[in-house]
Amino acid sequence: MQDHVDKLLIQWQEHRPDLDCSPMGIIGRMYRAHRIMTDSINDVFKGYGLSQVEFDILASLRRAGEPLTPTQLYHTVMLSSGAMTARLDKLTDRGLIYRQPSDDDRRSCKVSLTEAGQALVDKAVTAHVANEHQMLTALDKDEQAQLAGLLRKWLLANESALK
Amino acid sequence: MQDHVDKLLIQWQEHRPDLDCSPMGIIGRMYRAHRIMTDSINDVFKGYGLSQVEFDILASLRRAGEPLTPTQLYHTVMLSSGAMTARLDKLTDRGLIYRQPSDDDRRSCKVSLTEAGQALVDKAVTAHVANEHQMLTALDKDEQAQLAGLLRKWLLANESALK
DNA sequence: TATTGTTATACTCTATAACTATA
DNA sequence: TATAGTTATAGAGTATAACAATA
Repeated sequence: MQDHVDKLLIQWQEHRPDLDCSPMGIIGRMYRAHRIMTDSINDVFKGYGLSQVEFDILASLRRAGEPLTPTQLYHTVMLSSGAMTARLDKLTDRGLIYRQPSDDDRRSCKVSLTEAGQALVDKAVTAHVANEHQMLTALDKDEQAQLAGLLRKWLLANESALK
Repeated sequence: MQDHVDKLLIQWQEHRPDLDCSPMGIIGRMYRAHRIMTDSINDVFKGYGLSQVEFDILASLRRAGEPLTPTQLYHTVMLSSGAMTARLDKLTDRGLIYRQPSDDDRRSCKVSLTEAGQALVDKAVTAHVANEHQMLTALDKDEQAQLAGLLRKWLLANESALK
């Protein structure tokens, strides 16, 4: 059996035999897998009326367990400050979050989940994790641990590129 | 040492201990790795004046070794037909591709690389593959083979979701 | 009737930079 | 002077659906 990347590698081998395309065996497959996972994950989020970014914002607040400033949020979610303001405005309009002035710095504010926001993200993350479990059934527990370990090793070496 | 996902898992464990978030150890890390790789890969493409999608179109033509129809192209690159027309128009304006009427079907056309287009994609893909090699140096050959194998197994089970 | 490729439309999302009010 | 957050602007990119020509 060939997956999509196998076919791609054969084509490159035929037309550019000088290239060692072996990294595509990993990186091409990561792209492919990411695309498939994204489609499935976004379907789940859509069921709760959320986009990926909106879920990330609500989930950041939920797992932090405390209010966060817009600056903290746009750093963790990797958006511009302007984009974060727009997202927060929309989530506020929907009654999922609210802003409070900061005690110590009057330029700043704290963003919190409303009750409705917490209830929504709690349901969404439960469904999300269930979907993630479902997505990994093709690999047994050992394989899953191996895969997590390899990705973790790669990230420890490369994650500084993001910061 | 903890990577970003380790910290995330600890936070979820603290605030939602009822959830088994172990799949995030894989899927969260795939997202994180994809993000880092995308930044690096796009930098390389940008050096040749190409976006990800534009590279994908030119590379599809190059490795096919023969002209392709717009329909074939938007299927492989996963765009809408309208988006593909817009992309092809831009690449034509830049002298990288050209359309020819199809011999057998007068509704259709064949898209080919110009000499300049082939020269550009040949340089871009060489640099791209070199960059990919560089990105994987954190893993030794055995680990790379393991990782490719696990992703391949996952894709063989899940790739049908895309088609 | 169905399909190919193009066009026209409208939408979503974003980064950038200017702006304010504080620090 | 620098920072926090907002606003205003403009741009990139897309999907959708209507369309014309052909199958």
